[in-house]
Amino acid sequence: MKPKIKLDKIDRRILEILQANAKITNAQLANEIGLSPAPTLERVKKLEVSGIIKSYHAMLDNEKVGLGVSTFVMVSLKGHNKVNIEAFTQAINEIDEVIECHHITGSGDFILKIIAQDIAAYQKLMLEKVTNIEVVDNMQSLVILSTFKDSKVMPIP
Amino acid sequence: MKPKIKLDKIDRRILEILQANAKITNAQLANEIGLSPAPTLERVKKLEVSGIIKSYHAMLDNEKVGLGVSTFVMVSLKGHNKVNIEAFTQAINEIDEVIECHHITGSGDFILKIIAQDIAAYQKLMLEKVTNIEVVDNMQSLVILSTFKDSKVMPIP
DNA sequence: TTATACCACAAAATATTATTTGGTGCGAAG
DNA sequence: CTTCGCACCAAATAATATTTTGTGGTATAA
Repeated sequence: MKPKIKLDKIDRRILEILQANAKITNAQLANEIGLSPAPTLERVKKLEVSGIIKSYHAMLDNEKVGLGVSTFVMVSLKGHNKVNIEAFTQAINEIDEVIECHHITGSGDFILKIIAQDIAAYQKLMLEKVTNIEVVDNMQSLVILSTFKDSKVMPIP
Repeated sequence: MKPKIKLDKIDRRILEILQANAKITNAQLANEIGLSPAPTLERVKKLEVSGIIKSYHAMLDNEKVGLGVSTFVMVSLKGHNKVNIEAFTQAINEIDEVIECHHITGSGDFILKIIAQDIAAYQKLMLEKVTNIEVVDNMQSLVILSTFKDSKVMPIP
């Protein structure tokens, strides 16, 4: 039962704009896409209700809020079984500093993205919370030195 | 010349809320933090002007817009020198499907996040655009099978 | 072809929300 | 002790979202 959502060119344009700038007013948005405010708003609401637009978020400057260290961590579990995976994801969910957790193909099982104040805080976090999750076999940290691209706009086909 | 921005408990609460839900009205936000609308708005504006809040973005449901495949790609360059890095990042910047590009420590030099419609489109993208960037030595793709956590809320210290 | 139901849209009225204004109290510096 | 400046509140105003109403175009079925 897929509702078969079809997006026309205008919808895609709306999505593009709102991904880049969610704070645009409806009037401005209407102007950019060449419609009047009423149908523009209708379209946006439709996109929200259908779940195509999931949510809206403020993005912060990590440095300025005192979060200077970001890392990716490759994690291998002791076994690939369902029980271990559930134990791991549950443990991960309780750690605020882990902002992403993806199950991936390849030699590692999971990749995490972790945010911390500095290297010291990162080390402490890893030692105290992450490393000693029971089902973890081994881990490899990749510290981000600099970020060249971090786009919030998906390439809508 | 660092303006030394200090955040009190209320500011941090505001940031937390706006990261989770940027569409909250100022009145609601004021209510949640226990202030009246006027000073609440003042604080938000201050956070925006100071650059602590960088931007606001709509987040889409990738599946529903027809983007079923997400991957991480580990990339090694032929040399670590500045020229190669610039050549690489510039090439990457032109590819919309590459939504993140980070320079990292460790054996690989870069980690990318790439979004595509499906495996076929992903393969095509890699073959035609990514693989033949001159300075790339080798790459390893990690396909995301499922995502267990993808938080937009940073743990503000 | 013609009738009919349905969208998508624009314009204007209304409701909601943001923003400004003026005034008060409190803490820090002189 | 006084004064300055800041953070705050309440209320007025301005901007914006949202609803309502009516129209034209288009696909569908007789």
